[in-house]
Amino acid sequence: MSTLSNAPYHHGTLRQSLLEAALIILAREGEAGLGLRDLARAVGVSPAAPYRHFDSRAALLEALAVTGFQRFAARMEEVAAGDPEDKMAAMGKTYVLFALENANLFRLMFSPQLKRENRPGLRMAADAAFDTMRHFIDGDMEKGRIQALAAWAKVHGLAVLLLDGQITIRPREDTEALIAQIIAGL
Amino acid sequence: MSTLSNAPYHHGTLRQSLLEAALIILAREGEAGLGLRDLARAVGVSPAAPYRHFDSRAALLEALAVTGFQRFAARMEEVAAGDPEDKMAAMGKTYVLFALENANLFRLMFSPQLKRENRPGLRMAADAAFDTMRHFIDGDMEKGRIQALAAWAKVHGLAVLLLDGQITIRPREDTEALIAQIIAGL
DNA sequence: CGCATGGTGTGAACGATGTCAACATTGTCC
DNA sequence: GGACAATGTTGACATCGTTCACACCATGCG
Repeated sequence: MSTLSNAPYHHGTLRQSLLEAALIILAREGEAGLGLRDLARAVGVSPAAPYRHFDSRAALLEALAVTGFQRFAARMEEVAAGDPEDKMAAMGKTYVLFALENANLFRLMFSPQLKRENRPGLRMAADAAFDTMRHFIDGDMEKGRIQALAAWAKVHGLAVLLLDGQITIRPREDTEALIAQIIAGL
Repeated sequence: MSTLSNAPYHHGTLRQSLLEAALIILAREGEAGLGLRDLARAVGVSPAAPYRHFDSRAALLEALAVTGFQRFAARMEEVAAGDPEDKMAAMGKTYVLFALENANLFRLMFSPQLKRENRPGLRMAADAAFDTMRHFIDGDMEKGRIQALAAWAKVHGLAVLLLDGQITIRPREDTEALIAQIIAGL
């Protein structure tokens, strides 16, 4: 918008604007399509400007993944706080739907590239998100850690397989229905 | 090895050598660390030489992923042909162990970057690998497609979570034992 | 045998990218 | 008002994937 010549020298809210624009580009183009130069141009700023707010491209990606985990945790807590019939199934469904609705962001959250960098912020955000899940799971169902891990694995695997198109939905077969059926056994 | 000056102008088995070296680099450095120039140098050839055998870097990665799926399918068929106590559990365990032993290759097989390119060879290799699984599953256990998908999701999710270090093993708690316990319910 | 042909490797170059250093501009605080 | 730090710009560098013109060499055809 501020492509006009009357654009001020200082952007004012660059960091926030960068994150917002990056989330949009990420959702549309995927992580590989998110270049620092394109991002800078999208916000109307010079190619090197982002470096005042992010040490590197990886740091920018980390910030995105962190907000992803925060949004994820918020959704999960929302469900955990509510009172659905089968809370366990509701959480699983939310887990999978979040992955499908925020496909590229979800992939970024679990990106091996980022993991390899061992960024503490990402690890903390992920742990925080999963801790709320773990807390609820440990409290509600006392079948022990193994069952909890098994449920997590099932839900996460379903999310990933759907995301990658490995599991294809037959026409007229609702995605939510399939999820519900698979999640059924806790 | 052929860094000596007596290296012939033509390599002779470049394509095969490239794939072998690429698999080694991939296992050690991950997909991001697999550069065409490094790869060419590792094989003792000029940076542009690989392009005589692979249209692009993506094509090279596709070839790697395809061999990954082939190895995976071979391992699975081996188990399916054998006669273990609980064949279903044995296959699940093999699935997860393959992922852990070939971490970076496994990640490449399910890489969203490659999926985005819609390479037919990759899709065919993946379908072939999963078809053998599906065939066995459909035959052995008649609980229907939903149960089969649920089992697949659970095993795949466990593999991915272990791979990403989201599930951490307590000391002295054997990885295989944990896998066996989680797989237990089909 | 000689020689054209096509497959294979080389070398130099292009465009794009992440990143950095030097400089310009601005807001803030004594 | 003037120093100072924060923020944005400009230009450059190294590296990467990729391409193109050329060098080499095996093969088969006359």
